[in-house]
Amino acid sequence: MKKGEATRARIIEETGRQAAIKGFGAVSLNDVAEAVGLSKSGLFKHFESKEAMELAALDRGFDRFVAFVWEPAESLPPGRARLESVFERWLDWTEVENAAGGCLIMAASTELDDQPGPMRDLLQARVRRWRQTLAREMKALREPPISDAEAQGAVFQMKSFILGHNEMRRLLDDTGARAAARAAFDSLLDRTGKA
Amino acid sequence: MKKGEATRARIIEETGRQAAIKGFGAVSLNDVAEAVGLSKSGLFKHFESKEAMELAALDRGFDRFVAFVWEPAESLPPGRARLESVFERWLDWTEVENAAGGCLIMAASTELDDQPGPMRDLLQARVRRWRQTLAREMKALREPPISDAEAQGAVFQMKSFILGHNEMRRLLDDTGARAAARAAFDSLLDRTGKA
DNA sequence: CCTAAAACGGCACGATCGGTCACTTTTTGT
DNA sequence: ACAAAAAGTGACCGATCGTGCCGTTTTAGG
Repeated sequence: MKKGEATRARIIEETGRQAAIKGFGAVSLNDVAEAVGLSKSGLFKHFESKEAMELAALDRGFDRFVAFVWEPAESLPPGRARLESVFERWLDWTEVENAAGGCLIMAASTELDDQPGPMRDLLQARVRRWRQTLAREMKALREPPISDAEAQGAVFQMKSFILGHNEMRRLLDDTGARAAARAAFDSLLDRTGKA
Repeated sequence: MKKGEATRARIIEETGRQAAIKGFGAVSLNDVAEAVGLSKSGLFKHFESKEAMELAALDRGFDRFVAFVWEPAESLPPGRARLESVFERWLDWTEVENAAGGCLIMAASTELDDQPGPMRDLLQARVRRWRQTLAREMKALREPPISDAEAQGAVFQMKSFILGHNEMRRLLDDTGARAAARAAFDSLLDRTGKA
């Protein structure tokens, strides 16, 4: 069972790719099947339903996100440099790495925030976990560590700048988005880092 | 031709309502027609196509947004109080006024940022105009007025906090979103307001 | 009130949707 | 090499999609 896993991976990847562009609701089995060179019914040998396929694609999207944004920072010591690395890679993630359709997670977040179900649950769980990771890093900005409340506030702003950058870049086609986001984040780190 | 205009308005309103929840791509003529008590073909006496209907709904959404968020602030003198009013009403807009499906504009922004066409064009144009309005207000925060660059940076952060609040509230079900957004915005105004 | 126009319903169209079933081909473990 | 299991195909199903056509009802202007 080796060939199967490879095909399954290709399906998942392609599903995520299309969902980032058109949204999960607009991905059709036909389009995915055609893109990976399969028949529609062939997809059902790997997933029992379309939702299971989308679920796998979303989960895989998170894994790819963590690998791209977080792992390079892991070798750095906790502190400002580490957070700056994460932020910079995060900007790259929406702007460069996924130039085609942008960040799958952000697209899914606004698409599914009103539709209960396993997709929203998965999103919620993994986004929360990611925020916790960031909050932990924020606390390490000062010695003694800043309070939980302050750290969460900083994470809120950090994520906000990412969202702002995404809109400014992808919807408004404004190439100044990156500079604006970076300036705002640097200012945030300055304020948070000093007593 | 009075009855027609009323029906048309109801169609537009309902289309926007559903699009805020399910996304524009997932609104079907059947659902809209049923919700307003019409037949599917009856819709075509008011719009030549589904896209024309969605276009009208999006445009109307912007009008409603301006009326709700901006107009109450218009009576206030330019400056900090005015901006705080706008921000507070903006939070209400996503959290209270459109409790069902959230802000139509934000939903459409992430849904359509990768799909060229009249919908995206309309979005781009009106969002840009709104940002200009905000930038003008930001400049009035200090005397002499702050630079264009600084004002646009402040607008970027303001909009970012709105986006952050939206995710924290609607996806993560975190009722602390409002407090986090308000704190971040107040801090922004403090920094921007003083020389 | 009367008539023209506007508003609307019924019906059917081709296309596409997610999904099933029976069947054939390919891969895998021994 | 061989058999079992996995991978993949094609035809087809009922439902729904956006849309055009034609007849009927309702509304509005003189």
